[in-house]
Amino acid sequence: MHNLINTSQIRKKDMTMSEVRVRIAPSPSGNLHVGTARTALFNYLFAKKNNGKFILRIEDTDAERTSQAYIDNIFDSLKALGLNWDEGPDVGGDYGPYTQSERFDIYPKYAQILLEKGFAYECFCTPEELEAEKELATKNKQAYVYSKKCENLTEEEKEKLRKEGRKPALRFNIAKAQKAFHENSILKFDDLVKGELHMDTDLLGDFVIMKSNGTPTYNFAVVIDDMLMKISHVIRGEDHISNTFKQILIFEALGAEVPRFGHLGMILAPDRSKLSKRHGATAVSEFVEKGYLTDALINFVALLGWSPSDGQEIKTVDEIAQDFRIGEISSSNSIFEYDKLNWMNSHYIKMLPIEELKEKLKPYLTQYDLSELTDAQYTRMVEVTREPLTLLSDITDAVPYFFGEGVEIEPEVQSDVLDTETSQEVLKEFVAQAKDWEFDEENLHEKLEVFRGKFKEKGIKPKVTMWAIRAAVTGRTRGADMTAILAILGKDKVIARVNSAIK
RNA sequence: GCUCCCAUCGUCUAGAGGCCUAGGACAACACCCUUUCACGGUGUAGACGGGGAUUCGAAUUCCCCUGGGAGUACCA
Repeated sequence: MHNLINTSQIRKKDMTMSEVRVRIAPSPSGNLHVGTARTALFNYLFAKKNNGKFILRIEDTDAERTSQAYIDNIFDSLKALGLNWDEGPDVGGDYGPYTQSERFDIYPKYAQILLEKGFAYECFCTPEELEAEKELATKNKQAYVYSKKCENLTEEEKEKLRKEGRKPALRFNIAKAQKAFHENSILKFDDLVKGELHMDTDLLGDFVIMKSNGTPTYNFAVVIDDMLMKISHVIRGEDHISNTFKQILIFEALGAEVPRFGHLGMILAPDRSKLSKRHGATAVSEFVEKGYLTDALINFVALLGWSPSDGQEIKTVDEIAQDFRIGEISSSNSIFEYDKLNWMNSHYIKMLPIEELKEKLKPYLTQYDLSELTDAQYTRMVEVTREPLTLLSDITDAVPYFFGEGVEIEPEVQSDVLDTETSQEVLKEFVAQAKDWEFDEENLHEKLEVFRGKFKEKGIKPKVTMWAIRAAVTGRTRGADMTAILAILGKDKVIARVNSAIK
């Protein structure tokens, strides 16, 4: 009996302890980057798959580079992508605040603990001294590691330095922590995506955890926050691998449970360099402005490293979550190629419910007077022009002929199509007949079929016949379905345009 | 320089010793459909970076080389 109760209690305890809590911790020194979006996505997927919590934390310890506009952009982008967080600066949670600058008072406490335990020491080195050390190392072609010259400063020495007005920074004592918890200088951990990773901690160098101005450095703040927020799994880019070793040591020095880590390969530009502004858009919001759908973007980015078990690549985030296993993520870098993103975007545009598409297209139609069209006409216009769109913004150049009385004729269209004798003949005949037609699509379709059939008997290809009409009405040789165009424009406009094309 | 990570078609990837004469998707090309463009359909071309080792057998394991990426801040 007692045993039973005990087991169930242990189970319960295990379950609460192993609750999955992951986080995305962007630093608001720029708009939300697609790379960050992908990291956020994988965290989100992992949380969803494991019934865990997805947490948003803003890492703004560097006040210089932080701005509210960036914070807003991060919030908006994440939301637009459908990556909603369970805890965060705006929604709160049990482990807040979720903005590091609002947590400044809690870091010194833990720094003090480390200091008292001997895992940290004050460092009075000036930037110049440090610079000199580095230069020397480079000159001797050696890896730079801090000299630890402040490690064993006596109280008198420190006092003297303090009187000189020098404010100490706090450094973490790597070797001491490593020795305290590990057999030798090699630190290992089992990475969720890469497997066992190891590092000789002698090469790490005692890093600063508290700056002389009293604020924490990234590596320290992250650990404290992850610890306090009970983060169970840290999934982030592989550019953090070396930080991970430092952070594990801090967790251990603090006597905290070390979370599991998983490092993702990076997203590279087609030239294999880091994805940056010179390659085009990098922020999610920029992609949106360019006319990409967030559903397409997130789906595309999910495929960078992850692949579906059923081969079906078009999937919603929730569908991906079902199929998601972090160990199956590719551990190599991947290149961000627009080809597939573009294909995916056009696919999503085709799939989008018409009402939604009509709304999403409006920002790209501001140069036209939409009041010229009834809602039914606008709907139809969108229906017949959506097919070839790669970007939402492509709509701008796809529809000018639906607006205004006359139409701008492209020069080549004038000379190659309208100026030909056949075209003129077709147009004259068209006006003669069309003035008696009903301009609804069904009827137009039949009439046009008969119309080009007549010309075909005279040896004029249907294609040529239709081109003449298309050219006169739209000024182009390519575009949406002719019957739809004619129906939307209506008899008066069509006849007027054709008449003005007749010489 | 030092350290770490990675390595299958142009790109994203499947592949966890024999199912692989390496599969799929995007892009490319060809053909078909068609009143244009497009969509769609069908098909073609296209890869295990190199060298050793283990094994009856390696894309899959190990080692070396090469290549690419990342880190090396009182930035995050």
